[in-house]
Order: sequence, then C-alpha cells, then structure tokens
Amino acid sequence: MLSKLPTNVPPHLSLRFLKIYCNSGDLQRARHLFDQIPEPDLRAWTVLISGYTRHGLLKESVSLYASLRARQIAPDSLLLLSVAKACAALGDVRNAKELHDETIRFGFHSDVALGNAMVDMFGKCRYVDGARRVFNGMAVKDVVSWTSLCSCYVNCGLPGQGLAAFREMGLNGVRPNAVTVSSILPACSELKDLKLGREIHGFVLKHGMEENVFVSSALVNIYASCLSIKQAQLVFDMMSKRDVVSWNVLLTAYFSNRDCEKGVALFCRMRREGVKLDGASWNAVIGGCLNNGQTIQALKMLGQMQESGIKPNQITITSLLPACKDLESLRAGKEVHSYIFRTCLMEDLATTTALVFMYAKCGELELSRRVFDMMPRRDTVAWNTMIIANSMHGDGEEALLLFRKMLDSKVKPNSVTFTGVLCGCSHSRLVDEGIVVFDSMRTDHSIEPDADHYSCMVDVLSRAGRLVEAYQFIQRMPMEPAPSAWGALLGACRVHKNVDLAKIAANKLFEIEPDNPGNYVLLSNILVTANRWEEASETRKLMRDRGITKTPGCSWVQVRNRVYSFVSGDRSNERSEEIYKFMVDMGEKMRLAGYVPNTDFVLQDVDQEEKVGILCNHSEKLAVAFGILNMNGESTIRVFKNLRICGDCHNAIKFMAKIVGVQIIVRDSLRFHHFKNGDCSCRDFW
DNA sequence: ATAGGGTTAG
Repeated sequence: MLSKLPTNVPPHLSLRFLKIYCNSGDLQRARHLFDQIPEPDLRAWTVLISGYTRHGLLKESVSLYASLRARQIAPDSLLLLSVAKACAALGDVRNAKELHDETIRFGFHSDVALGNAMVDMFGKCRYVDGARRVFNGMAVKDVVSWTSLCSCYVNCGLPGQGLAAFREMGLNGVRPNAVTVSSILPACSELKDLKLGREIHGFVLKHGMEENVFVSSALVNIYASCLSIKQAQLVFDMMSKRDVVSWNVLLTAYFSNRDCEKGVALFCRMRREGVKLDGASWNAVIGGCLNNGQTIQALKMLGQMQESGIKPNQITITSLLPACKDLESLRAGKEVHSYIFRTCLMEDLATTTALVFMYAKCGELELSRRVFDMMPRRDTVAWNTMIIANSMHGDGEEALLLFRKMLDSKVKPNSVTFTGVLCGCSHSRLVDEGIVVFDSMRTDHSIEPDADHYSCMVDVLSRAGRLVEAYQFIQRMPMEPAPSAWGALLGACRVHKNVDLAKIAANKLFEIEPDNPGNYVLLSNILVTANRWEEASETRKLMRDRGITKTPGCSWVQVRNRVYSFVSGDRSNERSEEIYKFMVDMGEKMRLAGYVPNTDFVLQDVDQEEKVGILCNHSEKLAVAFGILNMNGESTIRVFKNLRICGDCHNAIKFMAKIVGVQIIVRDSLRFHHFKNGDCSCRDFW
C-alpha cells in the first residue's frame, strides 16, 4: 500500500496534495507526504493537524501539536482552534488546560473565536469552573460565547445554571439563535419547565426557526417529557423535515411512556418508511423493551441490530446488563462481559459500572470486586455501586471502608452514597458508625437526609435491637415516614420479639400501604410466635376482608444451565423422592452436629412433630437440597428466594454448608447470605 | 467557534 504512494510530489504541489489526502480521510498518505516536506510551514502543520482532528484521530492531533511546539514554531489562532476541538473531543482536562495556557502565551486572549472555543473545550471536559472563568474574562462576548456557556452547564448536569445563563444572556441583550435554542431546550425538559419551553416555542415560531430540525426535535422532546406523548406527536407531525434523531426522540417517548407496543410499532414504521436507522434507534428500542419487561423482544431486536450491521456499543450494553439480575442470567452476563472485553468497552465508566452491579446482583460479589478494582477511573456512580454491592451482600465494614476510600480519592458523595453506606451499617450492626455517617451528611457534605436515609437509620437502630430508640427516631422525623421506615421497625420486632411495637408499626403500614401482603403476614407471625392466636387470626381476617392474598414463598436454584423452582412442600420435581430422602438423612447428620429445629417459624397450630416436618418443606431447604444432590464439582450453590429467608432455614443451611463442605449463597428479598463452614456472612444478624 | 436523540447507583 505504502509503496504505491506518489513519492515525488513536486514541492510546490505538496500543500495541495496534503489537503486532498486529508479531506478524503487518507491520513496515512497525508502523514507520509508531510514527513517528506523538509521544512513544513505553519500552513502544512495546520492542514495535517485539522485533518487528524476532523477524522477523530484526536491523540495524534494533540501530539502533533506538541512536536510542532518542540520545533519552536508559533501557532496561529486557526491552528489553536483545531487543537482545541481535538482537546474538547478527547475530554481530557489536562490537555485542555495546557492548550488554554498556550492561547494566553501567544497573546490570543482577546480573540473571540478562540475564547469561545476555550469555553466549549472546558465544557466538554466537564471543567465548569474553567469554562466560566474564561467566559467571564472575555472582553467581547457574542451569541456563540453565551451558547457555549449554556451548553456547558446543560451538558455537565447543571440545567438550572444553564437556564440562569440563558436568562442572563437575554438581560444582556443578546438574542438566541437556533443553536442556543436547541442547547437550552434539553434543560427545560430535564427541569420540567414547560412554561419556559412554551415561551421558547413561541420565540421559535416568531423567528421562523421551526424549520431547523435540531430545534423542532428538541421541542418534540420537551413536550414528550413535560406534557404528553400526544402533544409531542402533534409537534412531530407538523415538522416539515425530519431526520433519524427526530424519529428517535418520539420513539424514546413512547417507551418512557410505558407504551411498549406503540414503541415497537413506531420502530417498524421507521423501518418501513426507510428511515436510516442508527445505533441510537436500536438502543432506544432495545432499552425501551428491556425497561418495559419485554426481554425476549429486546433480545430479538439485538439480533436484528447485529444483522443490520450495527454493532452494539457501550450504551446498548449498559442498558442490557441490568436485565441480567437473576440466576439464569449470570451466564448471559458473563457473555456480555467477554463482549465488552473483546470490543474494548472496558474503558467506558458506565459500562464497567453496570458490569460491577450485574455481578453483585447475580451473587458474584468477588467478580464484582475484581471488575471494580480494574477500573482506571471511578466516579460517584461507580463508588456508589460498589458500596451498594457490599451492602446488599451484608458487608457493612467493606462498605464503610469503600466510603472512606471514596472520600480520600476526592470523589464527591451524593445522597445515594449515604443510602448505600447506611444500608451496609444496618446489616452489619454498625450502629455508632451509622449514626456518625448520618450526622456527617449535613455537617460535612451539605446533603439534607431524605426519607430513605431516615428509613435506613430506623433499620440501623432496630436491627441492633434498639427498638424504642428506633420508634422515637421515626416520631422525630421532619417528614412523613416512608413505608420502609415502619417496615424496618416491624421486621426487627419479629427478631427481637416486641409485640407492642410490632402492632404500632403494622397498623401504620396497614394504613399507608394497605395492599402489601407482607405486613399482614409478618404481624400475624409475630402474634403466633407470642401465642396470641386470637389476634393473629384477626390480622388474617383483616387481610382476607381486604382481598389480599399472601405471596407464596418460592426458591430457585440453577443446575446445569436450567433453573428449578420450588414452593413449600413441592413434590413436582422429578427427583422429589430423593430430595425428601436426602432431607431425612441430612436432618440426622445435622442433629448430630447440634442443629435444633426452631418451630417458632411454623405458624400452623399443630403438634411439635408435625411442626418439624413442616420446617423441612420450606422452599429454600428444598432448593438447597436439590442443588447439593446435583453438584458436579462446583464449590458454590446459589439459591434465590422471593421472600425473606426463614429463621430456621437460615440456621439449617449453615449446618448443611458445613456438612457438605460447600459454599451456599442465598439471596432473599432483602440481601445476600453467604453460608460457609457453619457460619453465615450476616453473622445471624438479619 | 456554538446544537437535538439512546446509558450506570437507591
């Protein structure tokens, strides 16, 4: 290939050829020619560098600029503009700062175009303060300067400040253009500021901007997110020309409106009408189906996407991964992991974060940690995810440790961080630590605790048995307590056997979430354990009268790529005979090892012997037994249960894990339990 | 020189 390059372009034509090669995207040829020019002048450098920038070879562009400077050549504003674009697209703030220094060094501080490019560049590097500082320092500001500032705020997740800058712009007598409008409308969508959106719509019509496809697509979007899909559709139908983005806006609107069928129908229409679909169209339909529970349809679309020659990108993957959350998806999740690895998507923060969470949800905390440790960079969401993962698995100490490391590495915590840390504290009996963290929210981090944080604190106190304190804490809350606050108290009343507080909490829950069967069942169980049969049956009656039925307990276990489910007393499995025989043998070994059945967990009013029998029927025990019977060299058995694990089962599984010499991981409705060597990771504190 | 759509944590 290289041998065919014209090696003898006459010197007076080399610049012209350089331009031709750069414009056609043949940078290799351009570079080859450039290297043959004995003393390339500034024009030649500029042509090559902007060629690199334009074709996305950003690092080359920046490093080429460095070699130009190493030769003591002074840049002009045109060249700096091109490098600024490269720095903006790279998003690396260090490069950006260095380039900004260069513009000062070479005396371009009053160049409006370059100033605008600096604002834009810092904005794209998410360096908001830098962008504002450059903007403030500009002696002359035009509509582009203001627009760049607005989009900096909007794209850095500060829509409020974006709107403020937009208003400031108006006060300064600068009239927005179509670019300004399309930059600021997303902020209106995000803040649900329909009033301003409508004003802008009026302005658009008055100035004939509705022909601009960027503007009208942004209008469709704001109507979809603030008003209704119907209004959005109306604006869409009025558009004189549409491109793929306009269609994608509407497509996304249908799915976020939970109308999966219409979304898919619109997607089919797009294909029929020959809209040139791009990756975002596919991502919208795949993500939309997944978010509406249509996993099969989503996978079908994923296949078609690949057939059509568009590769799943980091966004496809990050919307796909959260769907891998149960036993049967771990294998799929691992496949996605290897795809990410093969296609070099490990660099992407959102993707790796989703991967970390996927493993945690599938019960693989160790894999989750390994991915997290390999991340080159971690933002707030990444740290939060790892903290939450450990909390879910009941490792509050690790969650706290991660929280401290997060603060040490200067990543700012947000309100989710505290929900995660406090949840970890509650599962690991870290009461004093929890209180310190909760208090630090206001004092050290200026984050006002919300109802969820208060619920976590109720959980911290009540799990530790400090029920009265927890109750007082609820009463002192500055907002209406969420069901989770009373739920935490009620759950702990069962463990710590406090009937009076249980009744208070349950009655509150019967008011605020009357349709949740769990509350009735829990109170009834507490009353049965306290031998208050009459009150227990009253609770059952209340439940019946309200037409609420108990959610049946169900457990799942995976054996050789198939998931088997069990309900209490299940005999539908083809190996049921064996399972029950195994339970009898195992029961014998367990008793020898010191296991005593705890019939407090049997709620039927039957004699002792029958109670022991009923305990053996629990779905989680059956699932574990089936898992053990089918072991084939694995060291871990994973069982998921839809409700909370039963206390007797929790004890029994500890014995089973020890006797068989295997690790058993059970995910119940609240968290993960890791049983190993006769102990559970929750240290019986659940 | 500036622009619209698809993504991750509770």
